[in-house]
Amino acid sequence: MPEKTHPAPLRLATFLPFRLSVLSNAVSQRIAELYDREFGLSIWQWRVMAVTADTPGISATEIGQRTQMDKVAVSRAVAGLIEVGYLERRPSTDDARRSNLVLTPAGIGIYELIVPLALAEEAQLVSALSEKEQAELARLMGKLAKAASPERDLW
Amino acid sequence: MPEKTHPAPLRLATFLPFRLSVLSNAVSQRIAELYDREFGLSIWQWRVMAVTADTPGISATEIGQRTQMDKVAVSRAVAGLIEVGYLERRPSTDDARRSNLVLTPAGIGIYELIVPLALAEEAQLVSALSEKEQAELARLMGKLAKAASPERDLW
DNA sequence: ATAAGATAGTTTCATATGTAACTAATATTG
DNA sequence: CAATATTAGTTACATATGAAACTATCTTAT
Repeated sequence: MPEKTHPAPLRLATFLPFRLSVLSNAVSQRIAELYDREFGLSIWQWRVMAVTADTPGISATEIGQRTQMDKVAVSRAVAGLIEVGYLERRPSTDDARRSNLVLTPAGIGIYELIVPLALAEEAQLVSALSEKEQAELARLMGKLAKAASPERDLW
Repeated sequence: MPEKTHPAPLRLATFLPFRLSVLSNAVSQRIAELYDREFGLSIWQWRVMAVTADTPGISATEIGQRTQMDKVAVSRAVAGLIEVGYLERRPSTDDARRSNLVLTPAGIGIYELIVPLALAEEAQLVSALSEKEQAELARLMGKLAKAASPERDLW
């Protein structure tokens, strides 16, 4: 009499999508708390500030591409940042539908306060890994990203 | 005259919390779509099923610990699964507050359909990596998890 | 030049999610 | 053996989020 066949086991704790999700949430939560507690910013607002600092005059659509946020999320984050005076909307001369977004001086000030804190958080996080391991992790994540989303580049 | 000092640069695309979040979302979305499209299950419901299959008679609180879901999310997922007949609540004899949760035969059937599909998704995802790389990734993620959340074990 | 389509961005609406308040039961303390 | 604190789980409420509809502008094709 043949053995009863067992289905392949699935333990959540070793299932990559689960592990990734839990790890990402733990990391995001730590860092989101920092932005919110110290500066009243959501993680989305922070992302918008980061790419706008990097590329002044960027459009909302471009922000969406660079941050992987959808256009509604970008719209809301931008509105919030303008509300608190960290971002300014300049009408584009050549296309009246888009605007060129720039940080205000206040926005730049906040941005420059946040950057070292964010980098310090990251540094503390990866301090458990050697330089070599950090590079390896980045490389493996890149491969995974390509496998998970071959259509568009994730970053 | 001293040079103007530049703040440390922060490029979102190389910032680990951002990369982790984007990667995790891409992976989760693929797999959530599978559960939902084929079986009408949310990712939370799937997680509850997975740990309940693994540990029949588990309590809601334990499910929360094992899945990193908060108790409200567990409560809702459990309610939904009972609603569709995949899960059954058995009152605990020794503590009237808790119930022992078990998959119904229908729930087990669905679970056994999903497992190979989920594992196949995972396999496809990690197929871009060698065995060695997969093990290394798991190891590095483990270290990171400990650094991100030293208080409690993430998995 | 004009109609049909595409694009940038916002608003609306329905659903998901988290926090806090709540109920019921158990555990602890004096 | 009360009185109080803790725990398991649910409910209510307020906010976040995403999909689809919408407005305004620009592009393309005739």
